[in-house]
Amino acid sequence: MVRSPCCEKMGLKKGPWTREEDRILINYINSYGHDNWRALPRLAGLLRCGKSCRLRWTNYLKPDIKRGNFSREEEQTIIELHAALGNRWSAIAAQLPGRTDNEIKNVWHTHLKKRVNKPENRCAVSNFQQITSKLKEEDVESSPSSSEINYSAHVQTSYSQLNSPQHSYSEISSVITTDKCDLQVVKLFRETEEDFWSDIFSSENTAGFTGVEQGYKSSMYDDMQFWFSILTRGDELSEI
DNA sequence: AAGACACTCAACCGCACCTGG
DNA sequence: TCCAGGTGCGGTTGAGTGTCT
Repeated sequence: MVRSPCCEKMGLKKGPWTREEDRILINYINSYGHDNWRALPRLAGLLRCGKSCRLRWTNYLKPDIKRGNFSREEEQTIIELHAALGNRWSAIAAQLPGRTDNEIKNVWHTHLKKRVNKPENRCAVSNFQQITSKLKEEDVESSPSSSEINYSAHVQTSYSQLNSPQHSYSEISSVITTDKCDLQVVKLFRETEEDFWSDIFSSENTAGFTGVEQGYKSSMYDDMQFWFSILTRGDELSEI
């Protein structure tokens, strides 16, 4: 059996909604609700199919929809929930009041997926549950291992590079981020992140930077904080 | 200035699930 | 239990806009 289309295609409008159509839809739903999406456009006097009306309402016109850019916290929640739930956008949207599944899906495909797929970050995300479970098993108070000592050398190098603005952002970034997946590095992040990185990125230490380099510095510091919070929240995620 | 290319996001499509008769 | 209609969900598209060369 062939399912009949959700609406009669002939004569129905497609494409972007006009202000007038929005106004009609809002007025109708405010007055009568939306018990039957299929019948709604006919009753409201709209040349749209019910599906189109529902989508327009749920993704754009509903009064509790939150517009504007996603906050760091929202992006972080999406990444964590996506790691746990996969492409279940509606389930993810349920955890973000005022955000729609469509909007979250768009943000994922346009921003977050790229960020997660950066080599260093992909590694961090794919391994962070494994890493945090290892952290539970190991004694964080143990004496410095050879990799920690190596990492300290990286830190020294990055510190000096940050004080030498002639080095490119990519050079600095690679030094700081390439070992982020290493278990010992995660430990050190946990122990030193806030004060240490705040110090490294302080205006004193980057006073010689150009405007562009200041921009890089700012976004890099944001990323550092962001991924640190992802890594340190692995325990919470593993309980989802 | 203009054409090419990349990015964003609203909207559409089709499938799967739910529900009532 | 089956079937048809209604709805929700996730994948995809394409117009509009921004950026680069």
